[in-house]
This record gives sequence, C-alpha cells and structure tokens, in this order.
Amino acid sequence: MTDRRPTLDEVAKAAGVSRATASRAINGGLRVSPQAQRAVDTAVKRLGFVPNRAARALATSQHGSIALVISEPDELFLSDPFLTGVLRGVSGALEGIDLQLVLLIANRNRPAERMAQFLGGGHVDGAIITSLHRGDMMEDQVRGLLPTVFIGRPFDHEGLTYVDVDNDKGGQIATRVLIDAGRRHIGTVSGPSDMTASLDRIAGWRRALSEAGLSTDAIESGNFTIKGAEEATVRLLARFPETDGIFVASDTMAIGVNRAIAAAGRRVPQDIALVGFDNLGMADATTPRLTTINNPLLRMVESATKMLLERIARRDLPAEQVILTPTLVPGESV
Amino acid sequence: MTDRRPTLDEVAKAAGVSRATASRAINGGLRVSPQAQRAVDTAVKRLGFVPNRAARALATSQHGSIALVISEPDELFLSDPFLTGVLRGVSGALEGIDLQLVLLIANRNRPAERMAQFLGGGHVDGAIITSLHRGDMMEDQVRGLLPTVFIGRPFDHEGLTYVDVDNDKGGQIATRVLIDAGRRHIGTVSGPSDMTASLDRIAGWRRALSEAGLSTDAIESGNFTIKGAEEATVRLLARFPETDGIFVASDTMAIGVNRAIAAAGRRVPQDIALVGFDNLGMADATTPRLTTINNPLLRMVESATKMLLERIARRDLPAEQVILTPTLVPGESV
DNA sequence: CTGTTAGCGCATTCAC
DNA sequence: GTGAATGCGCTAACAG
Repeated sequence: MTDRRPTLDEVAKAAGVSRATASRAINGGLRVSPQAQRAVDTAVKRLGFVPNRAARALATSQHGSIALVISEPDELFLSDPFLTGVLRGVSGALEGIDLQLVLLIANRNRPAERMAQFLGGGHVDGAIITSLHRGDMMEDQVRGLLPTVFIGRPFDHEGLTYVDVDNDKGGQIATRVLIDAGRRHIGTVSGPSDMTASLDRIAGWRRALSEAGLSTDAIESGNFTIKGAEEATVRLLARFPETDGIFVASDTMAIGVNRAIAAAGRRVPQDIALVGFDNLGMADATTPRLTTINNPLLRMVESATKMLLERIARRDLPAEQVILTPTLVPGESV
Repeated sequence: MTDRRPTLDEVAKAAGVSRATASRAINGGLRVSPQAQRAVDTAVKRLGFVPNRAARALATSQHGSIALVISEPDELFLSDPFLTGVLRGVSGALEGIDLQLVLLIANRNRPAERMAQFLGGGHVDGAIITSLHRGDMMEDQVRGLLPTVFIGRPFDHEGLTYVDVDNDKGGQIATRVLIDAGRRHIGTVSGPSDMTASLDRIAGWRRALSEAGLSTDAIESGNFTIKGAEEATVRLLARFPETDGIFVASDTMAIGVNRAIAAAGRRVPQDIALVGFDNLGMADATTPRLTTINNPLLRMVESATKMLLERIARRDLPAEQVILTPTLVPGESV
C-alpha cells in the first residue's frame, strides 16, 4: 500500500539524463534528441512513472482540473435526465484531454456562495455551471475570477459566457403545434419560476397564444418534478375545465400530467393534447408517446466544454453566448 | 483575472509571525498562542487567503480528493435514478469535509483500465466505484493500491470492501408477493447479466419460485432500460403467454414492461401483476403505482463514503462488507 | 509556544 | 540539445 511511486529524478537517473531533459521528454519532447527521448520513454515505462499532479500544478500553477457546478437547492435534485446528460457530455468532451472533472453540488447545507468561494480559491482551471437558480449569486462570484461557462442562461448574464437552447422559441413551437391541431384552451405546466429556462418557455407559450388571440391565463408551476406536475395539472383542470391542450415544460413532468389527466377521466390526445420539452429519453416513457421539443443538450454541453477549454488557454477572450435552436419531435400526444 | 492570490508568507508577514506559526494557526491552531491565532485569523480574513491545495498536497502527500468511478460501458449510461442517488449521496456525505469529488466515467473510449491507471497514479486519496460490470478488471487494479469502497458487490470481491443491498433477498421478497397473490406463472425481466445486482435478483426470484414448486423458465433481460424492458416483455409474453406475474428488476424497466403489457391488450394487475425494484422515485411514475422493493441506496452511499474516509485515515483496516436489507413497498400493481 | 531549516516533485529559466 | 540551479506554496522536524 505504501510502495513509493517513482519520481522524475529516478526516471532521469535510469535514463542517464538530467531531470530537465527527462521533464522535456515527457512533456512533448521539444528540444530533445531522439536517443534521449527513447531512453526516457523506456525508463518511464519500466518504472511505471506517473507525473505527480500536485507537483506539476505547483510548478505550472495550472491544476489540470475543471469544476462542474450543479446548483440545486431543492431536495429534488433534478430527478431529470438533464443532469445525466450534462455529466455524460462534459465527461465525454474531456476524453483524451488530461483534465479531471471536479463535481460540486450546491444544496441547502452547502450553499452556492461556498461553492463560489471554492471556485475563486484557484483550485481549478475553470468551471462549468448549470442548473442555476435565481438568487444563487454565483454570477458575481465567478465574474472575472476564473474561466467559466454557464449551461443555461444565468439571470444576471451581463458579460458572462453561456450556452443555451432557445427556450422561448421552443415554447412557441410547442404551443403552435397545439394551436394548429385546433386546440383553443391551451394551458401550461411550467418549471420553477426561479430558473430562466422556465421563464423563457412560459414566454414562448404566451407569445404563441397571444398571436393567435387566445387566453394566457392557464398556467401552473410543476417545479420540473413528476409529482409537482401532477398536482399542477389537477389545479389547472380545476381552474380551467375547458382545457384541451397543455404545453408541459419538461417530458419528466408529462408523466405527472398524464396521470392527472387519466385520473380526471380524460384522454390524451382526444380530450387534451400534450406537448412536452426535452426529448432526453423520457418521452419514450409515456403512453401515448409524447410529442415534444428536442433540447440539444449534448451539443450544448459539448460546446460549453470546448468554449471553456479555449477560455482556459486564452484568458482574454470576450464573453460569448451560444444559443441552439430546438426542434419539434412528433409523437402521438397531439 | 490575474491578480495573484495571497500566500501563506504574506499572511505570516501581515500577522507578524513566522510562516510556520501561520500554518499551525490555519490548520487547527495546535500549539499556537491566542494572540498569534487572532493575528493570523484577521490577516487571513483581511487578505482573503485560501490555502493552495497543490502545495499542500505536495507537502503532505494527501490530495484532499476522492474519485467517484462510474463504470458504464454502454451508451445508455444509467438513465436510472441510481446514478443521481449515488452522486447526491456522496456529495452529501462529503459536506463539511474538505474533500473534492473527482468524477471518472468509464465508457467505450475511456475504458475501465485507464480509469484504474489513473486511480493507481496516486492523484486521489481514495475511490468509490460503482456500476461495475463483469470484465471491467477494476478489482485487481485497485486492490492494495489505494483505499477503495465499492457500491454494489464486485464480481471478484476477494479482499475488497463494498456495500450492497441484499439483492437476492429482494428478489425473493418480490417474487413471494406475487406467489402470495395467487400468481402461478411468474416471469422476470432482469438486468444485464454482467452485473452482480442482476444476477443476485434473478437468484432470489428463482429461489422463491423453486421453493413454491413453480417454474423458473420465464426470464428475459431488459438491460435496465425502458426500451430493453419493453422488448424483453414482448419476448417473454410470446414465449409464455400464460404469464400472470412479473418481477421487474428495476422500476425504470417497469415503465417499459407496462407499455408492452398494455400493447398486448392485458391489464396490470388484473391480468399480470408486477413487482419492481428500487423505489428511487420511478415507482411514482407508473400507473398504477408500482409495488416495489426499497433499495436503501442513500444509506448505502453514505456508508460507503464513511467507510472510505476511515480507510483513508487508517490504511491498515481489513476489508469489510456491509449488506443492507431491502423492504417491500406496497403499491397497486399486484 | 515559536522560528529556522528542509524538503514535497516538478517545470523552467539560463548558461553551456 | 543539455544540465545546474531556482522556485512554485506549503507542512513538518527540529532546536530553541
């Protein structure tokens, strides 16, 4: 358990070169003679040398790691495929790159401020922040402190770099599908009001309805959870019994909406048509298959990661925003 | 962006003490006079000093980080609440402890061996490994190399420390519920055969059936995914049309099972009774509410994290296994 | 209780 | 192309 790992010194000695040459050979091999390179390579292999990251970090003041911050104060903690998608995407984008992924999850006991303090502490080379809520105060804490890319537009996005899907447009597309299907009493089960994604989707829903001259009163928050959506739907149907279409702000919530509709003795899509949002696998889980809006999450995450890497390499890049376009995914719920 | 962070030297100078004293004051304050402590404290606060982790790691040869390894070769990557639960649990158990969580996700491009190599490289103080598949070869790579706790029994568990739920017993409980409800043709939609959790649950199912003198032929693998489960159920019902009960090895898969049953024109529970496994939120997503087996995942994860911390503190602890007991969660699917 | 002295392992000047 | 020297920021002996 305590067999000391070989150091660069030992490699150099074994290869019959100086530590400096060994170091160069290991880091790209610039200005190293072929034979020295070979000698070092074999020595490295023979001894099983692995550079000590701490020492390297100390010497270069680069840590070889980035933080992934998930700000989720609720107990619920995104029982959504969203999180999984982000993890998978970031991890995938980091393949082949020698960067560690440090995971920071903010919650009640570990508030966002303390996260931010850690980020500012200079322990990582950069950060990707997602699932941000209003009041997290994360924005100011990282602005100018370290390279950061947000996934999902932050509330206070002045001078910040982020990638997002056009949630407003997505809401519009979804709602228009319902309108085009002849529905005239279209409600929405929205996400929590402290996230920009929720607000933007609501805005799109509202805009499409207004343009069509329809009422925008039927809105209830489902908090991005199954149970929350079920309860929201119950309230919605109580307030607006004539509802014949619902834009559900996430596919996960559609499960709850479906249940409430069934409990009310109504059918999808005959009585009430449904359009969801995300298409991250959950749409397959509903019967009938949900019509939904594709959220290009994986592309967003990959962009975010690439942008972060650029920003780590060149710290003077101006803030940049990337907005991807959502698309309709037909199903059988309209 | 490049405003240098204060160093311990500067704190010491500001506090009018030596670097050593400043260091002691910051690390617990042992053998430090009250006034020196105060002086250092205020200096730290005033300068906004944050210890450099790399330097500290280099000096102490402790990295202040543990790895969470998720071994998921499939593209699917656990679209299951399981992963979320593990992340949340580990993150929660680390609260207040100054340990970073480094996330390692193995997949096709980044095979488990390379993970293991990293782990052996001495960049983290310990590791929690979960979602292990047969052939990952992770076991040998970490054995004796660094403190490690597995969540879910590894295949080759000789001398390894792990926590697990008693999957065999869970399978038995689930199957007995079906038997007690009068079902006599009980199949199972299982997980992938390269995970111990799958095999153990199958074993429990088989044992309960054998004891009751019932057939154990009706088994199909659903691979722990919704779609896989749907297809498995189609096959199962084709092979055994008389099936009147199914033990579904995960609640997530139950969604697919449900769909296949509905597509076959049969009803739950009247025609076919269902018992799932996990109770990690997904059971709420099915109609009727799924009868399932509680998987004490959060407790498992918390145990695993605590055990790891102990093992990091005392590297001579003998291997240890913790097996938690699953319990029945009544629903309306039986 | 305190300060002085050495490293931890590596990258990187700078002469050669 | 190579090696000797220096420092990254911190902790840990040691002597006082």
